[in-house]
Amino acid sequence: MDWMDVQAAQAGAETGVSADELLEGLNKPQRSAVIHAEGPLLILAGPGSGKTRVMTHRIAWLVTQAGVRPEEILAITFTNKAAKEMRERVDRLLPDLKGAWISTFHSMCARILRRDIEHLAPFTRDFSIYDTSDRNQLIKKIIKELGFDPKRFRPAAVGGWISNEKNQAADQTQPLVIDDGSGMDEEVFSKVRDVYAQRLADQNALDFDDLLLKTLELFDRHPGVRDSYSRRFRYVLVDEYQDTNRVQYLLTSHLASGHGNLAVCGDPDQSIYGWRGADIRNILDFEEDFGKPLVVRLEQNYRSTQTILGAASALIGNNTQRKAKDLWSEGDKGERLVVLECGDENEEAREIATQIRGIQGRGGAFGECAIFYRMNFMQRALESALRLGGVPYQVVGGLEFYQRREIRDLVAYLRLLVNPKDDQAFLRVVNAPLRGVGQTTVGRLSQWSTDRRLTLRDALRSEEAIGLVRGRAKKGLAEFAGLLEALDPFRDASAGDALGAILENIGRERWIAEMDDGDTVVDRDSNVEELLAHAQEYDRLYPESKLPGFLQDVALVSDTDAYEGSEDAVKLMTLHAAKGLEFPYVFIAGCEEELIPHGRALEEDPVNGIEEERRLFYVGLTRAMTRLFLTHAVTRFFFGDTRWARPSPFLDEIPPEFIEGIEADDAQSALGTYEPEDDGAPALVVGQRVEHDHFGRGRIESLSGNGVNARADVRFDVHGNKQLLLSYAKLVVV
DNA sequence: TCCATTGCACTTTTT
DNA sequence: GTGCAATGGA
Repeated sequence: MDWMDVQAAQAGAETGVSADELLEGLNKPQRSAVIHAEGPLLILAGPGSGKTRVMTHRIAWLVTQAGVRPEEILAITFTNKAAKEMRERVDRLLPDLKGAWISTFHSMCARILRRDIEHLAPFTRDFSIYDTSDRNQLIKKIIKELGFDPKRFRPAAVGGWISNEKNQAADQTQPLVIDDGSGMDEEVFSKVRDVYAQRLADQNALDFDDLLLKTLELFDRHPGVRDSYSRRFRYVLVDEYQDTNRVQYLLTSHLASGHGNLAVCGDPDQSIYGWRGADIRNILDFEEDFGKPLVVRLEQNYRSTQTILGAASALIGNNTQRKAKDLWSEGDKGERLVVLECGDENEEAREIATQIRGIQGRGGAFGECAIFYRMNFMQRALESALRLGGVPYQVVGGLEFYQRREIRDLVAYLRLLVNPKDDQAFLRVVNAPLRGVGQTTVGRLSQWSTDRRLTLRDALRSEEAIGLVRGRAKKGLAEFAGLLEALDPFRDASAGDALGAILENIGRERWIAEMDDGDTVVDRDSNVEELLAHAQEYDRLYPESKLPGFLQDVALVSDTDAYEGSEDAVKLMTLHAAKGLEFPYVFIAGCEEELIPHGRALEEDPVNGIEEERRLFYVGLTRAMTRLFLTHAVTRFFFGDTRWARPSPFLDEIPPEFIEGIEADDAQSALGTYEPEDDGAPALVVGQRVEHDHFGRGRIESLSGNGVNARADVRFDVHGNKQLLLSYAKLVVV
């Protein structure tokens, strides 16, 4: 739920866990890692080798057997999901543990900066965290201000460049190489970068990269501060160490300086974040960097069948840049992998739905199945097929809750309340709800404030600036200023109270009503309720942290946290999001050239690209416990048109003895209870009764179009006739 | 003159 | 579904 301490409400630290209990069921190398006392420790852990178990047991061991106080422990993970998982599992071992930090790099840094950033003027503890879209918007504005064309210099591209460059700047071992073809681009980019940095400082805001970089700067420039953390955290653990980048490596070194009690674990074969600056050398060079660590190899796999393991090992064996490793398992041989060839993405999706229903029919649960894909857009076709097939599903990660407009608006109000200099938040809500304040007005205020190196909030307070605006817009600004004033007392309130005040003051109903123009079917109201509930829950858990803490939580938790493993629904996620998870039945959709390996990845880095993609595929394969289904389509609609797709070369790297090929049609007759038509149209027929989330029940009058263009004309009982695009509309057969 | 609404192109992977 | 630029309406 959140980045804070492992915290059980109960007081006291009576722990009844014995040494035997902590070691029970662990194999020899696992034990040696758990009980390792002082000095560096490197755990090389293959997939399914009980890595998290070792980490959590080690934490419990330190506390109960080695006399370490919980607050001396810092465990760093890479994703929120992993942090949450680790926290829950530690909590299960030691329900009364309190004071240890278990968080992601980003949360940890945010938390440190929340305390100590004032050493780095002009930043204050009320700083805002800008996410990628805040960043890109600001960059776009700067590009325009500098007189460049945002079409030629795409803000997202410039932002990516700046991010890369920031992360590399910390890397003394590597010369800065930024190759964009023409030297001119670089000049533009670095100009934008400098203004961007200036603007962030003016707005008291940090982007994701800055969270890490500023912390590093803090440690570099203020050794006293660094030492206070390093003294406090006498035992540092880092999970997924193969995914750390240079900055994270340096942060880790700082934290471990002085005591050297650094335990890292990871698997070079699962390094999939190279594009984000992750440097595999960090784990490969650990032995040199931290001097004579205990090296533990976890090679026994407890997760997958022999067949799945064999297929995955054969695949990854094709990578040249790796340390060879012998994974073995005492598990069953298991069934062979199924490779399914389908006509197009819709057939593929239906096929998967059919298979899942087959699994369910034979006693499996929906919650035991997962579908992975390389790119987010592939989610659509899968979702609609599952919906049509009556298969419950849940999307993990992706652009979910916190990206919704209503949520972003509310969060922006909160941000503005805490940090009045937050121009991005100001821009977001100055005209939400509509107050007649448009581009021109905002443009003028913006110009006025940047000319003076002030913020939009300053402009709003300045008579001179307001004087530039007339009529309705002026009235709107006055209204907005009044609103902000009315909210000001809630600055130090709890998150729930502040949100309540905002909702009341902006006129919740009207605000929500004007967001949609009738036909969009989004339940914004319940999203708002959910955010409120989340805030109240936060207040209950952390009564002392108030708004800044809540905002930090929201900024960093953003998506995958919605994941609830317990629900009986098929899980959909990208291959990246799948890391660290396991499922009895795994489907990987779109096993095609250009997709996996992704064409762009190969372009960017012909040498390492293919190997990283192979690792990504390897991560996907090794999530499966009992069955693995790999699907590919002959044609696929993406980037604007339908294209021919060839099977992924990775499929050929899996030895044939592990594979059972099935043509989609055979599979249907063998397992299917659900009969799709073969022209790509969904399994709907004229005259059928259907149900729609918003319009209720109705009858299909006619069907037209194919694939993503398939439409249905439905006569609804209450709402009358509607033309619905099937790839968007949520139609369920009644 | 300014603002709101409609048609258009776009989509690697994430904190 | 999103964010963007070009077009009418007050």
